[in-house]
Parts: sequence; C-alpha cells; structure tokens
Amino acid sequence: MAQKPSIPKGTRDFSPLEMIRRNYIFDTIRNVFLNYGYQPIETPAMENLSTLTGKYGEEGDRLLFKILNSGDFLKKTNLDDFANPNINNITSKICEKGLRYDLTVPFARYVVQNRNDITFPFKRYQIQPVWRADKPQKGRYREFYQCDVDVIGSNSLINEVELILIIDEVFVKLGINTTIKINNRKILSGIAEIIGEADKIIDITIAIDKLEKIGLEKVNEELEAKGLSQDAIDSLQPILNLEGLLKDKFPKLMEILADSEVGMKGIYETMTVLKHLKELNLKNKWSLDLTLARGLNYYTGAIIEVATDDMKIGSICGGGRYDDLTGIFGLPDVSGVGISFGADRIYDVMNELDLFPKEGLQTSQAMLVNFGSEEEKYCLKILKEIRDKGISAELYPDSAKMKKQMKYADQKSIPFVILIGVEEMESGLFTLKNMSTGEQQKVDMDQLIKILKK
RNA sequence: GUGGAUGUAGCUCAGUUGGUUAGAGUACUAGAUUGUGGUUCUAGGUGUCGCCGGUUCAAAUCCGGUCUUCCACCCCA
Repeated sequence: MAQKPSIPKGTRDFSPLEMIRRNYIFDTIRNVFLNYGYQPIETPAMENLSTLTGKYGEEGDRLLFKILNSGDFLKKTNLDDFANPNINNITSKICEKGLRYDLTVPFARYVVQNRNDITFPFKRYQIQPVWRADKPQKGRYREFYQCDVDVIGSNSLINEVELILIIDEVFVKLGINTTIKINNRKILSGIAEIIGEADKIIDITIAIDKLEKIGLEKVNEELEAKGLSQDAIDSLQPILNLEGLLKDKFPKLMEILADSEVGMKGIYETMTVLKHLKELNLKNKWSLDLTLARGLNYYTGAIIEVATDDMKIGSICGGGRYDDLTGIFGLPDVSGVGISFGADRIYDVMNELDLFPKEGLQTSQAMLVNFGSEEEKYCLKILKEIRDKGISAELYPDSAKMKKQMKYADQKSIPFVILIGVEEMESGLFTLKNMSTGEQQKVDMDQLIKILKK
C-alpha cells in the first residue's frame, strides 16, 4: 500500500450513521427556528480578511485560518519584509482572504451589504461550518458547524426572551438537560466603571469568567497581574460574592451600581428579560450569572451561555446582543441579538448520553436478488412498480452468489428480500423472504405491496 | 501558543531486561452449503510495528526530531 491518506488535524469524516444523527440534530434545530419565524441564508466559507480581523479579540485573530493568495502570492512582498520578518506585515501582503470564524460577523457584513433589500427587523438563521485554527481536543474541532439565529434591527428585549425560548425548546426536543446562564455586558461595564477601571473591562470580564473554575483567590491574583489596583479589587469583592436568590441579588446590585448609568441600564434590561422568563415556564434551568463574561468582543448587552450538567464539554450554545457590529461595516445604530448552537458538541453530548432515537440506518425496504441477465431485465420492471408505490427498493447490481447477496441484505438491515428466478418468472409470483424471521412465502404483486407498505 | 501522554493487522489490543520467523479476538476472502443471510467448522492475505534519523553485531523495544490522537492551560461552540 502506498502512503496512507489522511485528513487535516481537527477535521473529521462522517459515516452514514453519523450523518443520520447529525441531520437529526440539524433538522430539530432548523424546525424550531422556522417555527419562530426565522429565515435561512448562507454566506461563503471565505471572507475578506479585513471583514474578519479585529472582531473577535486578540485570541480570535490568532485562530483565523488565512488563505494564501492565488498565483504569485509573493509579488507584493520585497526583500526587506524578510530581512526583518514581521508576521502581521507579511500576512497582510500574501493573504487577503480567510475562512469564517463564526456566522455572526459574516451575517453583519451581509446585512450591511444588502440593507436596501432587507425588511427590518430581519430574523435569519444560518447553519454552516466555521473554522478555527485551534489546538484540537475533546469537544474542540478545527472545523465545526454552528447553528445561528439572530434578529437584527430591533432593540426590543422580547427578542432576547424568544431566543431563550428557542434554546429551551431545542434542548427539550433533543433530550439534553441544560442550564441557561444569563448576564449582561452593561452590568459588567458598570462594575468596571464603579471600581474605577473602565478601560480594563475585557481583562476584568475574562478573569471573572473563571470564578467557578479556579476560585476567588486565583481570580484576584489574575486581576492583580492585569494591573488592577488593590482598591479596585477590594471593591469588586462584594459583587463576586453576590449569591443567593434573584430577588436578593438585584437590590444589592442596584445599590452597588447606583452611580453607573450603564450598569443601571444593564440591570433594567436583565430584570425585564428575567421577568418574562418567570412567566413562561421553561423546562430547562436558567439563572442570572454575574460571572458569565464571554470572550467575544462585540457583545454589548445580554449575554447567554448554555451548558449541560450531564457532561463536561464546555458550552453547547452561546450568544448575546451586539449594538454596533454593523457599524464597523458602515451601518450604525442597528442592534442585533443572536445565539449559536454548537452542533458538534451537541452530537458528542447526545452520543455520550445515548440520546439518539433508536431507529437504525435508513435502507431499502426490500432487495431483489440478481440471478442473471434475463432475470435482471424482469426485475428492473418489478423494481419500478415497487418504487412507484413509494417503497424504497434496490436490485443487487451483480449476479453474484446467493450467499453474498443475502449477506449484503443482512448487513444493510434490509427487512425483505425478493427472489425472482426462472420459476417465479413463469408463475408470475414472487418469493418474499422476511429477513428477521427467516420466513418465506409466494406472493403476487398486490400482496407484495401490502406487506412492504407496513 | 505552553506543558504532558499516545501511536503495532481494516477495528479493539498483547508483545518480557534490546535477540533471531511479530501475536490474539473481531472483521475480511474462499470452502463445508451451485436458490438462501445470522450460528458453527475448516483454510487463508491480515503488517513500512506512525514517519525520518541516530546508538548497536542486532531496535516494535533505547535516544533525538517530526506528525497524529487524547489530556491540562489559554480560549471557545
């Protein structure tokens, strides 16, 4: 054998069984999206690098897959570029395209580009793969599918509520127990403002986000390392320690954030959303989590993240509101909010917990045994009649040994085998074999159809 | 990007302190069964021991590099 072929790191092939299960996830999610009035779009796998860079933070830029210019990709470079190599400088000269990192930024670009043809508020869903040059591990791939729903051009908090309803419905349908965590970037901004470190908002949120994972002490260490003053860290403590019931949390928060306009706005927004949720009887658990931060830079309002309690795999759904994503592309004052389901992680969870429906592979309902060229001709006509009745059927393509043909039907779990040889051709009857019981009977076309239709 | 583990038949895995010809199960192919699958029996390919290099009389085994997969960090779906 020659060199074994392989696929790039972090990418995967999907077998027929895996595809059936993946499609089950996609179909379930898509149907919920449609039910809530969202419409599909697709965008290209690659975008201009200028569309992508700077939208995801420093880490995000590092994880962008860049595409080498076609043709003589060195023609814009000169010897000086290589004498004192600067990766960013060289990259900008040899790459002008990149693979999409998520679906939200391309969506914002789409909205700006098509603004005259879009009726706002625009509710769209999009199910496509995205690529990240990350180091693969469990639940982390370099190519994976996101299922995004966003509504853009509406400030109403009803949108947030509806998106959370979608989350609840999708995971009920898939049978996954989840906790939906909700927070608001404005609250986080307010906190940063109150402790006098407004410019360090990103460092603060990233550190706070780790609270559950590494504990209060380590978080404080990290804050100190990022250059926060001891005073600021001290005044942050009451917030980090804020636990208990919702009705207790809010008054305390309002007290702390009373002097911050943004902070108060964030509290108002969050309270409005949570009030609605209380009325709506969600099946999944949900909670206000002040430590939820989310790394993506463009969020400005509500932020949402969903994890399952039954498996350690990170978040399986996340999103939030972004007020100025289209502004970057030249269309200001259009706010959007959306969430993204991670289909591949959802697959891993369902696989681990054995949540897929038990139906096996979809196969033909019946297989006709191939006895030779005369029988083949006869069988093709029979086959057409069967298929015209809406029954999936196939003829074994070669007149191989009976044993081989039976084995094929057995392994593909085809429930019925039809034998048509010389004898059957003369009598006009078919020999029908039930593969699970092993029983055989002679039937005419009407009886055959009747049995196969069951 | 940092640190750690891993790689042997298509698949799941054995393989002793370096030692001569590399193993089991399963899957696969043929036959027992020329118009009958699953169970059974028999016979058989199962192989660059991830890849490249080094040490040695001798390397699956020791050393270095590289790639893959997995784990932790970072970050994220």
